[in-house]
Amino acid sequence: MQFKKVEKKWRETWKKEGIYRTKDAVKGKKNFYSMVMFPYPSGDLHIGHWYNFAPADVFTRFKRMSGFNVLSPIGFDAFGLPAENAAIKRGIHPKTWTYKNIKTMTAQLENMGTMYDWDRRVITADPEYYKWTQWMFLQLFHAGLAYRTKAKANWCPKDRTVLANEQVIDGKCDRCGTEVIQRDIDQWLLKITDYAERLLQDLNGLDWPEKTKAMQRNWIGKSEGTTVKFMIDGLDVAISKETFKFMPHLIPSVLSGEKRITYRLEPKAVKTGDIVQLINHASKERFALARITKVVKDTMKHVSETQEGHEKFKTRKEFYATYSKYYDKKVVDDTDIWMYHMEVIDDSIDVFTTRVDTIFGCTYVVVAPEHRLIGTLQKQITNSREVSAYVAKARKKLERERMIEEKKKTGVELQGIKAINPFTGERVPVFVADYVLGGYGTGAVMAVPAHDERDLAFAKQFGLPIKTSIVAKDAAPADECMTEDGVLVDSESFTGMDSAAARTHMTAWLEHERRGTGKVNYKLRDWLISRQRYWGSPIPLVFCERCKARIESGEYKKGEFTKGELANPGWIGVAEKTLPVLLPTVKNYLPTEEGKSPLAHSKAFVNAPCPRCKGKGARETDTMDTFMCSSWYYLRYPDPHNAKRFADEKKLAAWLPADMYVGGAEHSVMHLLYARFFTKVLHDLKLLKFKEPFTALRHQGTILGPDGQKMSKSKGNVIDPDDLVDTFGADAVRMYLCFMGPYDQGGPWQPGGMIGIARFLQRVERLYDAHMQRASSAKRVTASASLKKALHQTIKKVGEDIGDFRFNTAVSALMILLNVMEDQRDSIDTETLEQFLVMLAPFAPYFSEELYRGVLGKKTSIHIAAWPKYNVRLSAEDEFELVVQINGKTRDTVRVSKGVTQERARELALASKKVRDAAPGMRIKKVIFVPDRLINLVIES
RNA sequence: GCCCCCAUGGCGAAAUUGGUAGACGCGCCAGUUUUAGGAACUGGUUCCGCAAGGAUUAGAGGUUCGAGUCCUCUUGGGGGCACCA
Repeated sequence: MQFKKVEKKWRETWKKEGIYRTKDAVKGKKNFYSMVMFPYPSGDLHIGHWYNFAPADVFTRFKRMSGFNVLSPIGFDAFGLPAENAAIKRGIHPKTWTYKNIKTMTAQLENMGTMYDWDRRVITADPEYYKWTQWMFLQLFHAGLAYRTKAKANWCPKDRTVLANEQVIDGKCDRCGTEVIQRDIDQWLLKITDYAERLLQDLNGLDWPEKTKAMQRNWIGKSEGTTVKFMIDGLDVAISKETFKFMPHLIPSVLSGEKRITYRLEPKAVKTGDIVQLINHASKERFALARITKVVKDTMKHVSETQEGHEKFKTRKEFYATYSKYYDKKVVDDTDIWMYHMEVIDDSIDVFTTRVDTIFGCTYVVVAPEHRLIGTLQKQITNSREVSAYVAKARKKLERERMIEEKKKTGVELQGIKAINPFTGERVPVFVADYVLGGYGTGAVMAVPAHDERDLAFAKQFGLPIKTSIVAKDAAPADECMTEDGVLVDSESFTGMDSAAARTHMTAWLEHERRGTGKVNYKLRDWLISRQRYWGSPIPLVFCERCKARIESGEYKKGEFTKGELANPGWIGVAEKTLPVLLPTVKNYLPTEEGKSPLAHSKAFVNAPCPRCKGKGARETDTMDTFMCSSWYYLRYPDPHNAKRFADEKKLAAWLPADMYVGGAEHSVMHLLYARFFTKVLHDLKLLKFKEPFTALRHQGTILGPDGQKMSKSKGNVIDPDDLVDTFGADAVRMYLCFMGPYDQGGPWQPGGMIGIARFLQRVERLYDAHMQRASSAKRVTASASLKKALHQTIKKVGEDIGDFRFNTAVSALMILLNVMEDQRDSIDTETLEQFLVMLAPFAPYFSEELYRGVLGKKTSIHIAAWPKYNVRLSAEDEFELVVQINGKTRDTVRVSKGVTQERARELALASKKVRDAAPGMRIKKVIFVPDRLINLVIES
C-alpha cells in the first residue's frame, strides 16, 4: 500500500466529511471526555509524544466506536521558560518561535491519524485564552487565596537575573557557571495549603495509578502530632500590668521586629526595662512579650513620616485624622504623644512532635536558624555573637550544601537560657541547628536522642545525654535508637502505657494545662506563582498607594475592597471588563534589572490607573507560572471560543469532569495537584459543580534510546518518528507503539520490532486483495465454527484490553485472529472481514479506511462504524484440556467437553498411561478438582 | 537514609489473578519460491538430552494438593522524597 498517498487522501476526506467534529450532545449517546496532556511547543513531535498520543487515540476511537459521544481535544502549553531560552540561544523572539513550532507540530499531530477536534484547539499564549487565566487568578485573589511575601528565588549575581530551578545545575547558573545564591524577593503565592486535607482525602475516590496517588500523598505529607510549649527559664522577668494592643494585620510585622515602636496619645504607666504584654486587638489574646527600651514624650508636630511605624502617611491632615478617629478626640500639632520603643521577647518555645510519648526522653530543644526567638532573646543569650555567626552562615547556605553535609550535624547552644519540659519541669539546653527546618511545623523540635536518629547523631556530636523512655513491647534486644512505638518507661504516671495511648493522654493533659495542643502539619507549601520573566501571562494587578493608605487607615466603605485587596493593601485587581492585560511585544525580553521582570522596563505597561480609585497606579510586572495556564485548560475545551465566560455552564456540565486523562508520570505531583486545587477552589466559588477534574488517569512509560539511555541529541540516540513514518507509514508506527509492551512501562527502543507490524499489515492487505478477487467469482462462503469462535473471542479480548489500556495484548489478539483467517483463507465470510477491519481501525486508521471503503466497498467511514458485538455462545469453547496432576505435577492432559464431572475426570485421569507410568500402584489420599481446569491426585509417596 | 515499584527464553513480552510457564512479535535455524535478494512463504526455536525424561520465572527459605503469582530475607535495576521532628 502506498501509505503516503493513502494517508493524505483520507486525511483530506475526513476533514471534508467532518467526522471528528464534536457535538455537545448526541441523542442516545453518553458523553465521554478523553484527554491527553497537551504538549509544550518544543519544535518537533518526538517519539515520546507519539507514545503518549497514539495509544491514547486508540482508546478514544474505541470509546467512540463503542457508542459514546466523544470529545478528544488538543492544544498547546505555549507559555514558559524554554521559549525564552530558545529565544536567547537563537535570537528569535519567544512569540515567533512558539507560534512557528505550533504550526509545525499541528501538522505533525494531524499526520499521526489522531481524531482531535481541531476547532477546539487552545493555545495558552493566545490573549483569548490567557484572558481567562488572568480571570482565574483574580477569582483566587479576591477570595483571599493569594498573598504577597518575600520568597526565595535563585539569583545569578553575574547575569543579575532570577533563574528557574531547571536553570540551576549543581548550584550553578547554566549559562555562565556562576554560583547561584538565594535571594528574597517579594512574590505572589497561592494558598494551596488551605486545601491540603481535601487534596489528600479526595484522592481516595479517583481511578488513578496507585503510585501517583502515593506520590501526591507523600508530597502533601500529612503528619498528626502535638505542639508542646516549653517555657523559657532564665528570663527572670516581671510582667507589668500594662498591655499594648495591636491590630491583627500589624502583628506579623511586630513579631518579625519590623515595627518596634508604638505611639500613644495617652500615657501608659511603664518605664524602660519593663516587660509588657502585647495583645491582639481582635482576639484579646497575648501574642508576645516585649521589653520597653525607651519611652519618649513629644508633640504631634515632631512625628515625621521617616519615623519607624509612620513611614506611610502623606499629609499631616491625613495623619492626624487617623489618630482623631482612633482616640475619639481632636488631634493637632501640639497634642502630646508618647512613643514606646520596645523589643519583642519570647517566654516560650513551641515545638511540634509526632511522638509526644517520648517526651520524658527529651534532653534538649533545637530551634531552626530562622527562628524568631534568636532575635527576640538576643539580650538573654550570653553567647549571642557566636550564635549570630552560626545563623548567618546557615542562612547563607544553599539547600544543596545542607545536603552534602548531611552526615555532620552542626549547631550552637543558646547559652543563658534553658527550656522547661512541661511534664518533668526539667531544664534542658536549647540549641540552634540547621537540621531543624524553619519552614516546617513551629521551626523548633524537642530532641529525643534515644528515639530519633537525627537527634541521636546531634547528641553524640555534642556529648548530650541520651535517655530512654520507650522500650519494645516484645522485649526485643534494644537498638541504639529505638524509633518504633513501644511501651513507656521512666515516664512517671505514663509509665507502662503504650505509645499510641500515651500520645492521646499526654496531648489531653497538655491541652488541659494550656501548654500544648493536638496539631496536624503538612509538608505541602504554598504555591509560588510569580516569575520574573517575560514569556508568561501578566498578573492582573495594579499597585495603588492611595488605596493602600485608605485600607491601612481603615477609611473605606464596607464592600469597597475585596477580601484579597484588604489582605494585600495597595494591590488592586484589574477590572474583569478590561481583561486581558495584554503581554506587550517588547524587544528586550531578557530579565536584566535586579529581580525584576523585563516588563518593568516598559513604561507603557507599568503605568496604569488604579482600577478602584482611578488614581496613579503601577502594574505588577511579574508573569505567572505556566502551571497556572495548565491548571484549568481542561475547562476550556468544551467551549474554547467563549468570550463571555471561561466556558458555558451547560457545556461544562456536558463534558466534565474528564473521563480519561493520559500523560506522563513526570506530572504526577505538580500539574495534577495544581489542577485539582483549581477545581476545588472554583467549586467553592460555585463556578463548578464537581470537585475533581480527572476521574481516571493513565500514564505512558518513557521510551529510551536503543542504548537504554534517555534520548538526547548529544548522545545521538534519538528516534525520529518522522523517519519511521516515512519508512513504515503512520499506521504501523501507531500500532507498533501499542504492541511494544505494557503502556505504562516504556523502556529501550527496539529497532527491529517495527518490521513485525509492517508484515502484519501487509498480510492483512494481501488477504483482503485475495478476497476481492474471489468475490468477483461470486461464491458466497459461510464461516466455519472455529473461525466464528476465533472472531468472537477476539472481539471480546480486543475490546476488554483496549478498555484496560492493554494495547499490546489487544494487538496480539488481532494477530492471532489473522493467523486463523489465513489458515482458513478460503472460508472467510464478509462479516468476519468487516469486523476484523473495524477492530483494526483504532490502531490503523488510514489503512483500515482504505480497505473498508476501497476493498469492501463501503460508502461511509470505518471510524463511525460500530464496534462489533461479541456473541457469548459463539465465543465459548465447548472443550478444554483437562490437566491431570499427581501431587501438583502435571503428568498428562486430556481433551474433554466442558462441564465434566469430578467422577468422570478421575476415571479419565486413572486411565492415562502417563499417569500410571508416573505412579504405579498409587494410593490416593485426596483429590483436588477444579472444574473445567484440572484434577490433582494427591497420593502417598 | 526513608518510601514505592520491578526482575520470566538471545530480545520486547504473555499467563484466565493461586491451576498446562513462555501466547503474540523480533531474532535465529532449516526448507520453499526452477538465478540472486529479502521487509516473501512453510516449518522449527526456554535449557540439558538421540530419546524417555529432567530442569526452569534473579537467589535462598516458607505457606499450599498446587507458587511466575502470596509471605520473609538477599542481590540487582528503576522511580519518588530528601534532616518534614
